[in-house]
Amino acid sequence: MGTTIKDVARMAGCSIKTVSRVINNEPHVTQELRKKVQAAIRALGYSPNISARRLARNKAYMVCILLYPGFDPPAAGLLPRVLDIGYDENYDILFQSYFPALSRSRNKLVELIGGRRIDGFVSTPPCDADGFVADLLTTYKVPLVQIDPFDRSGSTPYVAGDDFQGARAMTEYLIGLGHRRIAFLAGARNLRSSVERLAGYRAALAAHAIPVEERLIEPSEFTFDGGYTAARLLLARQPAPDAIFAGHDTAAYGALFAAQEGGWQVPRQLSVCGFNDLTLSRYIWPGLTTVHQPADRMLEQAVRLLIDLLNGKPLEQREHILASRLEIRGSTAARGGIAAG
Amino acid sequence: MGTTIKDVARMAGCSIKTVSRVINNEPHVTQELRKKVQAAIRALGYSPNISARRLARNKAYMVCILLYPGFDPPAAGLLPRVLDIGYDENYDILFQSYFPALSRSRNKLVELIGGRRIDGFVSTPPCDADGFVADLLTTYKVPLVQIDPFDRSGSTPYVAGDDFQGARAMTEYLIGLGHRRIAFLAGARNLRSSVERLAGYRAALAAHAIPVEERLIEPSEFTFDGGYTAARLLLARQPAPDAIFAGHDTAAYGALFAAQEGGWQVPRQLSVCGFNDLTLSRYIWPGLTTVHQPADRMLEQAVRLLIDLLNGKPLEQREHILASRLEIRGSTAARGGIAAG
DNA sequence: CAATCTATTGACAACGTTGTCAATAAAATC
DNA sequence: GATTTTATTGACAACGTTGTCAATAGATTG
Repeated sequence: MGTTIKDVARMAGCSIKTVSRVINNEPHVTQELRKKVQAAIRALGYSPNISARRLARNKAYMVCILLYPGFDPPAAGLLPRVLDIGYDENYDILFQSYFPALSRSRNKLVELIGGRRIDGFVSTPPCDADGFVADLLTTYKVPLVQIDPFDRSGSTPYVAGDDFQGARAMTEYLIGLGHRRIAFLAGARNLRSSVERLAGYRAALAAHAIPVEERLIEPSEFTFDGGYTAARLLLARQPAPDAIFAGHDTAAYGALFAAQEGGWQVPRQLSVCGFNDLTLSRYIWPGLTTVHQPADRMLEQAVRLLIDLLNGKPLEQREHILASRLEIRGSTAARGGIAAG
Repeated sequence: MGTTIKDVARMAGCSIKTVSRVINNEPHVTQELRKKVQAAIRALGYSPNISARRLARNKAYMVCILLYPGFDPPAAGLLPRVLDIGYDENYDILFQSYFPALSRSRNKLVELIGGRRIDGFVSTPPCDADGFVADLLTTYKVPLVQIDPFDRSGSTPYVAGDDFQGARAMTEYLIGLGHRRIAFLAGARNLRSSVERLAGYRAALAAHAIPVEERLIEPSEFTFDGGYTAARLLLARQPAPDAIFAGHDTAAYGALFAAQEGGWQVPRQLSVCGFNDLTLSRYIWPGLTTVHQPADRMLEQAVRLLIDLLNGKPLEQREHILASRLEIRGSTAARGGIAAG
């Protein structure tokens, strides 16, 4: 440890520049000398000092992923894959909490950019609901890739899921099961995905000429408690809904809990479904029917896109929409069992 | 952007060294000059280049947390708190997948150390089941804090939960409910916590003079599938157990699923409980009775310990054992309802 | 065989900080 | 008032890489 390029040069009997060439696979070194240098590197257990390289190259080789402070724990299951990409591409990946409109968050961001500590950013929703990050990074000319941005105008590349189609497909699936009184748990209005999902729900009902009953659309946060509270409210009213479609799995967990606690048989008396297909959704009983959203692949692709950009590869397309698909499990069933209720 | 200490010095009309003194809150600068420099810093939006500082100080200000590749997604809920510590102490926190005995993992580790890229490490189980990391870091004199290490000898500081007492208390709670045929889902033998929990289970039975029935101890992995398979096996045998104590919540989810799928009424006919209190355990229905293990605080404390060490603070004690407590929810109940089965 | 071109190699500056130490100015002591 | 001490300031080297460019050796051409 503490061995530098000088030690290697001394041992191999050449200049430091030649060693540098070998390290970076540059041409203009004879096979013979190259071998000798490589042997010296191995013998000394040398690896280049990253800080020095970063300074000399004026590049941090570091990418930052902005996360909303209370971000969904299960969503972190995607970490390992992202880390692997970083490993392969020789970038370090830094996670950072970011809460919009918090001066602490903003200062940190400015510090990271100004200190040339980060080459590029990935923002996850709803971190940049107000567009501050996108604006700041644009003026500083620091690359950014957004995940599911609220505002899709502008020129920032982004990755998103197909929320509208997913919600529409799920609603049609429920209609196909015979359900007519389908409640919808909508999320925050500053979440693009939330807005899109609600639109998909409405579109499906409209396509089947089922009038939208506004009382069945319950504004709730995409959290367990939000789903729980909203479901209790909905189930207490007469007539009760046939099905509850939560805009997010976490809210669906809350709804499921409330239903089972209230003695409802799921899915015999009530169908429940969600959106996102979090890891957990397969584990609870009955398994949650949901729209599978490839969250891991979204983050993965965002990081890959960013790194390609940093490596000088030109951007081929600005929008990257990943398809979603229905994941049918045990929490939904055909209407009819309901006669018993 | 691109502004350096030189620009600030020029604007403030002083040397770069003086600016450096102001940045680092060093003495020997008059109030007057200090103000002038600070004004220049603000005016230029300057923040010091981190790579240069790291090189000059020969310190990376970077800490690495080694994670087992398939680590439990919910466990990542602790991320935000850890990130905040890093922020406050001005260290970057880097996550790295580490799979023992994989040359790729080992090489990366050597690279991180040799390149002086990381000042210190935190290892989470079962990354270092074979002790390779601890040995390597010891020879390189790179600080390490372990979480729940398998081998507690040696001199490496570590943080762990009180697995033995936790499992013992849970078992005694079940005994208190009247259960006698208590099955235990044991985990991998290279996990310290797994071994300790089994020992706690045995100790509780022994204390109440209940003979340990080896057929009730089912070796299973601490995963959903492991718990599912083991529970199906146990429930198919005659006589069936009164209760299933899974050594980990994830396995408990599997057991719960298997039981409910098989038509068992939980907790009327069968009590199920787990260990760890993952975020999910509150969300499933019935809520999972479990041993609360402060996983977030464990990681938090490990990181804090490491940073203190790196800041030159002497280590006060090598062992940090955090207490656990029972978290009673709906998945366990007194025996007696069982008469119906 | 001289002249040109090409491939290899290394000396040295640069990157933007911090650390060392000497120079100066101001204050305190005799 | 001369001398010592103390506080302030800056010139310059160092950290370990990479980039520029000139020097050399070898191959190719006329």
